[in-house]
Amino acid sequence: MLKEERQQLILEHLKTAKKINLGDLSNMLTVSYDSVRRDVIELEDKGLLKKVHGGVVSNSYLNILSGQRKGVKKGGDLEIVIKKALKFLKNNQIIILDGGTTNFFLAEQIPKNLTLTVITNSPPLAMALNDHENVEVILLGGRYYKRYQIAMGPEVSNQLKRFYADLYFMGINGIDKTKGLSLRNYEESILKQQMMSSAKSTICCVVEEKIGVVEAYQICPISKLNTLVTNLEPDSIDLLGFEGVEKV
Amino acid sequence: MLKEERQQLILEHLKTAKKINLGDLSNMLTVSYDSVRRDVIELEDKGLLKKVHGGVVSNSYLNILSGQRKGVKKGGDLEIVIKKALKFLKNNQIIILDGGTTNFFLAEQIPKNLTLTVITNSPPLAMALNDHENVEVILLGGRYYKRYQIAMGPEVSNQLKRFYADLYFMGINGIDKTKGLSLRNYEESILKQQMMSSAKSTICCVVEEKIGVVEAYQICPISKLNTLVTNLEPDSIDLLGFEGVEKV
DNA sequence: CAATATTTTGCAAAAACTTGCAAATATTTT
DNA sequence: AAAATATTTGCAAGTTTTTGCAAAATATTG
Repeated sequence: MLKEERQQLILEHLKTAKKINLGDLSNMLTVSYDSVRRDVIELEDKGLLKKVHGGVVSNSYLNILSGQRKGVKKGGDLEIVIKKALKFLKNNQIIILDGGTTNFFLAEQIPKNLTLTVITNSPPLAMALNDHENVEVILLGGRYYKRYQIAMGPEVSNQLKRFYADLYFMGINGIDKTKGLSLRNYEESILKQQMMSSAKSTICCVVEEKIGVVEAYQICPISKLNTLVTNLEPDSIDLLGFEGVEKV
Repeated sequence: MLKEERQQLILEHLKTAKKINLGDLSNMLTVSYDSVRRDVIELEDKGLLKKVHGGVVSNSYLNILSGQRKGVKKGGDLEIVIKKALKFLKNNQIIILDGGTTNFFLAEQIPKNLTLTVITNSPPLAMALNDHENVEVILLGGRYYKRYQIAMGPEVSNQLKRFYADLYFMGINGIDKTKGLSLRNYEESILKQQMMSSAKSTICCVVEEKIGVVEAYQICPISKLNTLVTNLEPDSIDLLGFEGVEKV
């Protein structure tokens, strides 16, 4: 195993585990305790992790790089949704991904050989695409809202006005057959309306817990949405009444 | 097997595997270890891969491991620099932080009780400020350059034109008394010149290894810089000849 | 405090790299 | 086509880097 390979593996595990024993690393990588120790020293020198007594922990830079790496639960609702959503991606598309959690995971799961342009107002999402060589990223700038980890404001809107993407993947807090798609934050609801206007087609990906949920600020009625992707079957009883939208 | 054939096979294999042992290549291509090594050297010279001890990796494999970053060592040069730099921060200032490593660590070390506005084109830096409640963050949007993890492009410049911050902390690759401040990337050097124009005062923070280093693209001569912060004493012999700049 | 675990240091062996050279192969010239 | 020339390949010897180990020193735990 190449040293670089080992170090990559260390970082990959640390992105998920946040903290690892040197002994466990030694077993995992099938090299001596000492070799692992040397690797770890080197990685610490590079600012990629922090060495502690008997082990290593993630540092802030790696935390930022790893994003929300608790990840998508195997076989869970979200994984089903993301798998369905990935099917809409085609080579050479231009897509808008806003700052929702689902979109972050979708971005991560973009096949490495897929050529895309991603427009986003989410720094973590942009960074999730660091290793996607074939994905061009356009970052929308504005005032950074730490709570949501997205940029918003008039500058974002101005940039969007000049775009007309193929697809917009809209993140929401809730979707209801009569109250439509909604959110808890006013400015963000306005921004998403603008994102809809800046794309030919709007897709909303939600897990079933969000169905029937209504929050304070409506983004749009169901009929304005082109495609609804959920973990449910399209003919599920819970999706009855969602008219004027393609269900997947 | 022709050399060209072999080299093509190496690249194809690397595309899939990302990393290969030289020994495995030797077996696979049924040529001596030495011939493989020569092939690999040639391919590296062409920039098509990266040679590492005992093997090769694809160029993108080392994105995170490539030694551009340095950790902040306790008592090390960088820590001294950052401590000095922090002294320039005052309540209610508006500062520009570009995407250098030093600025990332500086951002992290901003006291939690300090009220600031930070303008930045660096998503990781914006995210490093997630827990700083008193720091407002303005993210400059544009095309996201994954290699440098910054946004650049005309949109960034347009946004900057409308700003006039108190301070600009400029990240560089090298500083030399006659050749000034320089960088390895052309677009970035232009952007930093624009950032200088968008701030009342420009501060450059560097560790001593960067002193005397000259890279391809000059940002500005020393005299245009307001303040130089290094880990050295201001009257150090290594700082002789740096005229027209405040040394800290 | 003693026992245990971890870290540091120094070292030898193994692996990888570098260099120079001769033989083999490929290309060019006649 | 044969001869001359250039390039490539494989090898051996010497050098450097990496790895694993053991002993000593230090830190942690009960």
